[in-house]
Order: sequence, then structure tokens, then C-alpha cells
Amino acid sequence: MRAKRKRLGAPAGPRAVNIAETREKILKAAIEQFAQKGLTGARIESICAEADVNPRMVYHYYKDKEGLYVAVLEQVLGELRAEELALDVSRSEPFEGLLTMFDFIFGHFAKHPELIRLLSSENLLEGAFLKNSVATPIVASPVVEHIDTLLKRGEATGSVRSGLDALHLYVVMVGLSYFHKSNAHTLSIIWNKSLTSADWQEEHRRLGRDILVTYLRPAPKN
Amino acid sequence: MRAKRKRLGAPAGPRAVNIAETREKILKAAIEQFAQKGLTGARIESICAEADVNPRMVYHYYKDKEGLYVAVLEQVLGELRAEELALDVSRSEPFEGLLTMFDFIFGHFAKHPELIRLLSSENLLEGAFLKNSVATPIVASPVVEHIDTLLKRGEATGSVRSGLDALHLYVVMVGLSYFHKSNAHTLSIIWNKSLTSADWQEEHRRLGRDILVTYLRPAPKN
DNA sequence: CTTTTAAGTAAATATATTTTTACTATTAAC
DNA sequence: GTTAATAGTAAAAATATATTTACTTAAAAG
Repeated sequence: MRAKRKRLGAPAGPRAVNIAETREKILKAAIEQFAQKGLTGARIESICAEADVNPRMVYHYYKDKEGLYVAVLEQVLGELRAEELALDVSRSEPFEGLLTMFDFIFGHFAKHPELIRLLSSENLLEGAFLKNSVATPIVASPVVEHIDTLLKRGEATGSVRSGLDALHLYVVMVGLSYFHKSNAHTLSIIWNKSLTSADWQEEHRRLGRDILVTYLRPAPKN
Repeated sequence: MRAKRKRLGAPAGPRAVNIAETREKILKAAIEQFAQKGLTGARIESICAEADVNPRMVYHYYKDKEGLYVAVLEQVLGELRAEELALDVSRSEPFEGLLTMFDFIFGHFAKHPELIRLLSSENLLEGAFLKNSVATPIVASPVVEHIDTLLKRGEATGSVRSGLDALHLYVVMVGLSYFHKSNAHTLSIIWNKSLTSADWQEEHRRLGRDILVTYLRPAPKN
């Protein structure tokens, strides 16, 4: 019995291009659809129509709908991490560095509404899929470490309020960047004012930053 | 041709009790299910099983799935409003009054996780159903007006920072009460720390309050 | 106490949606 | 260039799910 020829890895020829292309087309369409409608709301059919791909291929490359959904989460969180890795506040004055972190976070969520929607969806699912993602460890980013370092340096030089916890501060920063966007629809309806307008959003960014500036300065001694 | 007998209003006898009971059972089960799974994720079947009611009754009382969903939104937002109406800060010192507002908002969302989930769901649907709710005008609450009044009074007495916009401040207050809960799952996974624990949440409440206290005091003159 | 109205039940229907099957075509390995 | 592996297609099957139909029962109105 002759040993079966086994392909050693992914093909390298012209087929490799097609494979990557198909996978990407599916993933891109899936990001859009899952962000728009959530895991249960999105339709395999719509994703395939948008990607111009046969439904069979979704199962071929991603096992099933949930497998595709996990791949989507990994993709958008991976992109966030990639941007975060480019950040360098190691030589920033600590107070300024913390504001840079806020500006980055605010900017990223402003540029990536689909990330907001996917995270909100996944939280409604209680993190069930992110929890099972093999790529989860990759996801943890250096941002909180940066904040931690900046806080310690700032304490030492006296330019930043002392006693702050990096993760708590991070969550506040993200909250100030996220909530007014994630909940803009219901807030706009209830308060009869368009919070989605660029003006309102910019004004809110200013307020968030202002709040941080005020809070991050050391507490005046009594 | 004799005129048909028409019932003038809802029945008042023992049947009225049954009707109200059935409607309530359905609504209560629907709040739970829609909060848990969202509009598309929730199943009429599950709702009926939980309410111990025939599916037909959902259509009888609420027209269809979407009608039931709208009724759910109206119910939970109505409850929020009812609590808000009980608030009285008209005689509070303005600075204290603003903190009272924050404590109220934070407390309400802490007590009503289902409200957080329903609002997040509805925002993913871009407010499509709240927009069409006939009860929407009812939903607008007195909170922002209270904040507005407190800000003006505080400016006048000098106890509160001037130039603040009530709606922006309100959104910040809700954000500080909401985001760390709505996104606790993904944050916990990514940062490998349970943000859902009572300790963490309480610590975060303290931080949010502290931030407001610091910011709401008038800016020191230079 | 007869009639009308509406609540409630059981079951079927219609439809939407994921997933699989059976097949074809193309590429890579020898 | 022959063969094995796998990308890709078309269509059906399996399943899940919202909604309706036809009927029964109970209460209200005169």
C-alpha cells in the first residue's frame, strides 16, 4: 500500500490567491452583516450574496455560522490591537500621555462604528463566542499597561493624580468614547435631539476630554 | 336591521382579571426573553412556554412579535420614568442635587440589567421600534430638566462649574453608569479580570462619582 | 335564557434559514 | 499526463419559527 500523497501545507500557486480572496470576501461581508444585524439577525444568504460566493464556501472555510462569527470578532479586535501596538507613549510627559491614550481610544471607536456594534452584540451574548476564541489571548492589548506606566510615572513626578487604577481608568476612557455612540439612537429619540450629528459628537468629545483633564490633575491639598 | 350590540369598553367582571393576567404573563416573559436574546434571538415559543400561554394569545393581544417587542420597550422605559417622577431635587443644594441625580441613574441601571440589555438591543436596531412607539413622548423624562435647573442654580450660587450643557452631562452620567455593565463580558475576557463582581462594580461607582465631584466644582481661577 | 362577543386551544401552514448532499472543475504532485 | 486533492456549484433537505385557521368555551348584554 503506497502512502497517500499529502499536501504539506496551503497551496502556493495561483489557487492560493483564489483561496485567500474567497476567504476575505466572505469575512468582509460577514463583518458588515454581523455588525449590522448581530449573530442571530444576520443571514448566511445575505453574506453570500454580498460576497458573491456560494453558501457552501462559508461552511468550507469557516465550519458554520458561528465559526464565521468568531472569525469576525477576531478580525476586528485584531485590527484594534494592531493600531494599539503602534502607540508609543514611553517618552511622553505622563499627563499628556494619558490624554493621548484617550484621544486614541476615542478616535478608534469614532472611526470604527462596526467595532462598537460587534462588541455590543457580543456582550448581549454574554461574551460566549469571544470566550471560546482561540485568538483571545492575542486580543489583550498593551493599552492598559501603557496607562499603568503613565499613572506611575505621573505619580512620581506629581503631574498626575495618585491612587488611580489603570483598568478602571481605561474603562472610563472607553465608556466616554463608546456609550454616546452605542446608544445614540435611543437617546436621540427620547430627548428629541440628534446626538449622531458631527457637532454633537465633537462637543461631547470635548466634554469627555475636559472631564479627564480636570480629574487627572493631582487633587489640591486641603 | 337591528344595530349590533357593542361592548362599550373593556369587560369589568371576572374576565377582566383573566385578560389582564394573560397580558401581564406574556409581557413579563417577553421582557425576560427579549432582554436575554434580543428581538431576532427571542422565540415566540419560549415566551409562550415561560408565560404558560398559547402562541395564539400573543397575536391576539399584541398583534405580532414586533408589537410585543414594542410593548416591552414601553413597559421598561415607562418604569424608569415612573421612578424618575418620584425624584425631587427642587430643594437640594445644586451640587448635591447633581450627585443625587447620578446616584439615582447609577442605581437604576444597577437594579435593572434588563433595561441595559433592551436598550443595547434597540440601539443595534437603530431605534427602529422605539421610533414608532406611540408612547415615545411619554418616555422623555424630567431628569434632564432637573439637571438643567440644578446647573443654572449652581452657576448662580457659584457651587457648580458654569457653562455645562444638561444633556451632555446627562449622557456622561448615564455612560458612567451603563458602559461598565453593558460591556462587562468582553472587557472581562480581554483583560482577564471579572468586572462583573460586586467589588469591582462598587469600586467603579466610586470612581465615576469621584470624577463627577471633581469636575462639577467650579474651575479654579487662574 | 338566549344571543353575541371575545378569550382560549390545538393544530396546521407558510416561510425562512441553516446545513448537507451529490456533483463538476481546477490545480498540484508525482 | 495521470491521479489525487480540494475549490467551487446547484440544489435539495432538514430544521426552526412566525403566523393563521378552525374550532371550543366562557362571559357579558339585553
